[in-house]
Amino acid sequence: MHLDERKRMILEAVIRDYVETAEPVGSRTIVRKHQLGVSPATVRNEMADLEEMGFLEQPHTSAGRIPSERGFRYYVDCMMEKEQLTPMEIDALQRVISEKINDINEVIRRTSLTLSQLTRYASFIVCAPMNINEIKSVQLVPMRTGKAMVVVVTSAGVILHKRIDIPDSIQPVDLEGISSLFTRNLAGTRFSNLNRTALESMRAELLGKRQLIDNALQALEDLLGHSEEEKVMLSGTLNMFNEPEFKNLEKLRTILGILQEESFFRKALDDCTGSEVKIKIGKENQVEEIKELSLVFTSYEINGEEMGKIGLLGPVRMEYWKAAGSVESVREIVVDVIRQLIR
Amino acid sequence: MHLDERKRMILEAVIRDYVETAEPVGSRTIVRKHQLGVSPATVRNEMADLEEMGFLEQPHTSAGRIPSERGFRYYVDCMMEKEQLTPMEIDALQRVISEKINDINEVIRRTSLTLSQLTRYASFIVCAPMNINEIKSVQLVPMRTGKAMVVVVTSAGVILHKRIDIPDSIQPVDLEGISSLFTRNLAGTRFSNLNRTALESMRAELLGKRQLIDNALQALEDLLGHSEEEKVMLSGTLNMFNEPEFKNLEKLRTILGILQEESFFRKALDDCTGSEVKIKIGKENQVEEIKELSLVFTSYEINGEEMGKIGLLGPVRMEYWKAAGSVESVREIVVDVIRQLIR
DNA sequence: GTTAGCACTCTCTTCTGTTGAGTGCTAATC
DNA sequence: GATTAGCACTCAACAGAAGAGAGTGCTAAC
Repeated sequence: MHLDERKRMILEAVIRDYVETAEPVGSRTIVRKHQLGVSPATVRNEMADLEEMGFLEQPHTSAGRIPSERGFRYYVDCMMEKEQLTPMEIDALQRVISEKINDINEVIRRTSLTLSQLTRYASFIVCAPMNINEIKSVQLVPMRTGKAMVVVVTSAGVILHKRIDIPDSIQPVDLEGISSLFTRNLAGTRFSNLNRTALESMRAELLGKRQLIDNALQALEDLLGHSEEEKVMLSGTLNMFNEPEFKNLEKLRTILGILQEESFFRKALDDCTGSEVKIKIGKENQVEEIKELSLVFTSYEINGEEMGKIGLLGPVRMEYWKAAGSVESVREIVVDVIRQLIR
Repeated sequence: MHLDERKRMILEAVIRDYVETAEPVGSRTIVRKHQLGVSPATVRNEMADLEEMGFLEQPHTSAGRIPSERGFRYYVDCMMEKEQLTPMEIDALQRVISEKINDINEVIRRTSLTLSQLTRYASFIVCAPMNINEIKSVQLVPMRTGKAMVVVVTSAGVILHKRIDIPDSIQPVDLEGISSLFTRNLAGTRFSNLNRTALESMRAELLGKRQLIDNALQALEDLLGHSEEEKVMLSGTLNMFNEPEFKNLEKLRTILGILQEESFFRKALDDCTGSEVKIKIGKENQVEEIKELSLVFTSYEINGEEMGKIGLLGPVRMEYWKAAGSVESVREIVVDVIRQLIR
């Protein structure tokens, strides 16, 4: 559907004003704030047209208009220009995120935090670093009698650990040899390439220590399973309190509740990959509880491997131009920092 | 101040009813619900006395009475009996918390979670495990060129790590020797006994690798500093949404905000140690933002070493009897599980 | 010391009228 | 034919008034 220039200007005016004030926008206001060179009556006629087309709606007869979700969709698809961060902002972010970094989890945490502070929306990063994560070392550390800790250090700096039982026959000294065997065999392997067979192949070398090896291999396998999980970092949920659409406690509670659920982001972001910024507006979302929210997100990859998603969650009445630009800019920064970290 | 038996019964009746309903309690209601064998008029007279003593207050002339903070204080100090968890509940909790445990952080997380589910208040655990935490091993793991990871495994299963630079002159193979040197020298040392001098004493043995050692020692020192920080686990903040006293968005926001601040629990729990359960009611709290909340908490120690605090945060209108009992019971469980873990 | 009775107080809810922003329609104008 | 002034109309929001209801304090009787 094509809109003529004046209708586009009016749609944009309604959207900008409504996003800013959260109040229905009247014809007078539009004429006053944006110099259109026509009278309120003309604007009213145009608005009636836009309403008929489904881009605007009226809360009640004597109120102004607000953009419908379809109106936002049209704006986002056909009119919006993303507002990227300024080079100065990008520079500052880059510095904050990469300073004294120890591991990828810190990158994730700081990024999510700064993104939410920057935009004043709730921000999230989903990250499954194991796709690119190589094993750097495997250590069996003796703990109290009968117990050891399997410690796996990975290239992204993430450290996985799991306690195992060790049989009485094994001396703490033996663990050192076994550790270097593990490290020698597994160093350089990606988690995504690690599988049961690779682990089994080590068994032959350690015939006399069957029980220990079984336990250690089991631990590694568990860690492997665990490592495929996506890690989610969520920040700035308190920003929701600012939005007038969430002044209803019940709604807010439901939303904050669903955000804490493990599976939420998997469900909400489902199939969307690719490098563009995706926007899901209101009822376009599959997850029931966020049908009054919008998602602005993109996926990010390192060396061609899909790593996860990064995005923002806000009301339908959202500054999509700013949100989309910020998400895109921050994606570039994160990818850069992570590449530096693991290169 | 001493209260006669009937005044005590009436005070208790008002507290129980008010905690349950969140509404001012009238004389009729009390007579109806608790068989006192006297008429509403008598109860009114007694309530007027209790109000004069400062234990009850009236929101307005024609409303019932609600307990004042002083009334709660008197009840808590002189009348309350803690409701401990049942042996069955304790058993179930113990199982949930200790199942397949890898490290003390998991204990903390699960405990906080179950405590909040159990009581329907927000729960927290502050934990500074390093007081009891011995070093089990120190490893320098080669990462990408020029970088290594210092990995410290501790007896509580917590793993600390920090990235350091390594000079070109050092080969990855060298790191193994240095690792075992570190482990040999430091294994069995408590973090609280670890200090600069202990670290310096290793320097002599590694004359040729000065830069590396400097970096590694620096990292250890940083980890040492970091490890003294208290870790806070907070759960069940969503429970606050249920309480009618927090139906005001602004208040709720302020509270959730302050709870996220790093320093909050240090300030709020300040000087209170000792094994009893402490209760801070409303304005007894020093921290401005929680002067409408109550804290029920206790400190816990392992092998005579103060470890941290465990407690609940709720409205002044709180089931102190249940809260205090739960906190006490859960403290026993946590101490037990942690002892098992590090013994 | 206890209680019935009663006037009184104060919040909460409901109802009603008023205000004001904004609309849609019509007829005049460019 | 598009634009606009003018005007009647609509509806949410607000304020004030009236009524209901819960609960009190006081007084006098038991």
